[in-house]
Amino acid sequence: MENMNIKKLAKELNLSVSTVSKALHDSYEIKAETKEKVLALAKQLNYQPNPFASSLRRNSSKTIAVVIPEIAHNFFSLVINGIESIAEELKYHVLIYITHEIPEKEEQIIQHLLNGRVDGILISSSGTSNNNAHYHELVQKGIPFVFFDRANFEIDAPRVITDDYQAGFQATEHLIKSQCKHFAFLSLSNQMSAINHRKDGFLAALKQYQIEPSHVHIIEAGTDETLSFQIIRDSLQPLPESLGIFSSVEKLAIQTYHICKEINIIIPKQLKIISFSNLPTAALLNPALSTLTQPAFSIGKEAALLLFQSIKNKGKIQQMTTLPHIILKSTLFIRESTKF
Amino acid sequence: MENMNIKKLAKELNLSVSTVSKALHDSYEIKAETKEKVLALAKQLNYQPNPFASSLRRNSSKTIAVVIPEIAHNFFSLVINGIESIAEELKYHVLIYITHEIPEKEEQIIQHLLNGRVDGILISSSGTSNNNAHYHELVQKGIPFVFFDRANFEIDAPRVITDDYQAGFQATEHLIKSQCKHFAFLSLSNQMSAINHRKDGFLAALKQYQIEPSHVHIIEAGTDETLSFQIIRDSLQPLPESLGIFSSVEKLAIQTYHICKEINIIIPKQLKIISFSNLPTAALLNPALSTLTQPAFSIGKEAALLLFQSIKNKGKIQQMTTLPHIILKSTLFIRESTKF
DNA sequence: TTTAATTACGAAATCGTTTTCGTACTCTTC
DNA sequence: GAAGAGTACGAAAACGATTTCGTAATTAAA
Repeated sequence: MENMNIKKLAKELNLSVSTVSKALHDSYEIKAETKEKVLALAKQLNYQPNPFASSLRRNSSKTIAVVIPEIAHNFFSLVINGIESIAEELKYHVLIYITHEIPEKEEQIIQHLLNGRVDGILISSSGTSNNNAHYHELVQKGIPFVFFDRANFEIDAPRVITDDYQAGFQATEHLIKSQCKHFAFLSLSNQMSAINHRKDGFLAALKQYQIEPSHVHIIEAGTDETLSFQIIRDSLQPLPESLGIFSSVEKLAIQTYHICKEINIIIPKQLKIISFSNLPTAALLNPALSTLTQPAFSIGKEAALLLFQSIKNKGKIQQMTTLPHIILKSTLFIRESTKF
Repeated sequence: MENMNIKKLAKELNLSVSTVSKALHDSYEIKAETKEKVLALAKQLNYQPNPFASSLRRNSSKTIAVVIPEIAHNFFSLVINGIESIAEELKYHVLIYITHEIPEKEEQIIQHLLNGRVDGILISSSGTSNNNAHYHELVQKGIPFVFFDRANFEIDAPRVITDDYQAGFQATEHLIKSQCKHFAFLSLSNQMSAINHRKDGFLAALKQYQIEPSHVHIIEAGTDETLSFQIIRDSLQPLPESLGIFSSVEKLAIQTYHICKEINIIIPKQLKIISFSNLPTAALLNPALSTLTQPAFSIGKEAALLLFQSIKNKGKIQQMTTLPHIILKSTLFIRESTKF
């Protein structure tokens, strides 16, 4: 009696496997009385359908994949929470894949998912824009996918992003009004859509306020922890006068805090900083960190909703009832780290 | 030409499906020349085996499940990182399930996983000890599982935990030596193994130093955010003299910080606090938070290794080469929040 | 009363692999 | 040159569910 299956159920009930299967799926072909009997025995014997047999036959897995650069990151774990809230409701399973910010890793993962293991994919791209082959293969195979936060705009797929340009502009304007003279943009790389939009907003604000270009610094710290520490540290020595830093991601802001503590730079007196962040402790830092906070949970939710819609339509975007591009707003929290 | 499969490959090569299958698995039955041909065409036509057919036949899914109370939590996301590092290496897939600290939810998830969807499960229990039925069913069905951090000691399954008792003792001793007079233990509930061990360490230290029982407070804040805020706030008004708080989880310490800020309690002057935490910003808080930090990544790694060993042995614990119970050490970081 | 439609079920094909047996054929070995 | 061993492959039966297509039996319609 290792495992219950339809065949054994059928034998026990003196019915055929097809009848039992239909009864379990509440088919109109089966009369109520029979259905009840089947359901009762199924429950009694604790029958659970084999998911692989079912997936094989139906060609659907009730599973989605989430591909993210990293997971130990408030933003992404909140997004996953949002995704899970929808997936759970729809009784879908969620596979997690982490790229560790390595584009090749992402390609490899996507390649692997081409085999039909999942019904759809949610991606926050780690990819450089010069290789879209794996996305095209997804399109070609008809596997629905949705970008969130970091999208690839060359690919015609639904996406859920935030108003990065405007937020970047707003944050920079805030730094300008806080009397900063030099301005630095802290970035991971110049290959990520969200970050680049933030940078564009940053540059646009500086241009509008006619900040001298020599006072504008772009610091690409990269994704390697020790290396980025070094790069940030170097860029703060010597410290430009009235420096205002706009960090495009939380991690780099935290590193900056650590460095400032280490080399005795006083925030916000000698250096002001604002960062994109979902830190629950932003207000508790010394000093409290001004942030642009993305609605991470909602991003996950909306992205999942888009994906499930796309799955229902077999990936035909044009049939979707919602617009496939959703832009959510980030919120500016002004705290002490940018105090004048 | 929707999807490539073995049958089409076989036809193309004028071979039988069995030969192709064997060639793809590098069987000794097939001569090198044929293997090469098969491999070449498979690569050329981008053949990828259908995972469900394979899982159905082999009765193994190359997938594990991780069941955790919450994900937007530094500890758990670091653990997942550790798990992923091993799973990725072994080419296993990782399903994530979140219980939101609801025991019934955990039971429901485990029940669902009884159908063979996964080869093994990593669990950080949200369960109250009064219902172990679902764990027993796992045992009975022979599905390997490993507890991490929050284990159920009544179940004979491998586990990876930390030295919670000793750490609790150590933290409390530190509070005592920082001249606290009153002592509070901040807990989620009295149903979680790890937290209870911390409490036991806490109580043991107070007993050893002969602290008067009336100066010892146990605060069960629960898992509901707004409620726990209220409970903690109430317990700080009026503020006991020289209160030292030992928070068993990060979240409650952060809440305490927020409350102290709100009602103007100065840490560490009026209140000292130390907490279990994996906050990357612990040292940057105002004031810097003293912490007991668990080796979260290692916990994930070790738990995954145990699980995969157990999977290899078809769940027969007794055949495992490693001891099935691993206890890792937490690290004490003394910072300003407990300064005398 | 005959025909048509409906109801309730079963046989068998199918999804794509894996695996167990067979079995031709070649190669030793005495 | 006969027996045995090894080599290289194919046919077919699994795995467990779903689904298509029949078809007896009953009911309804003409």
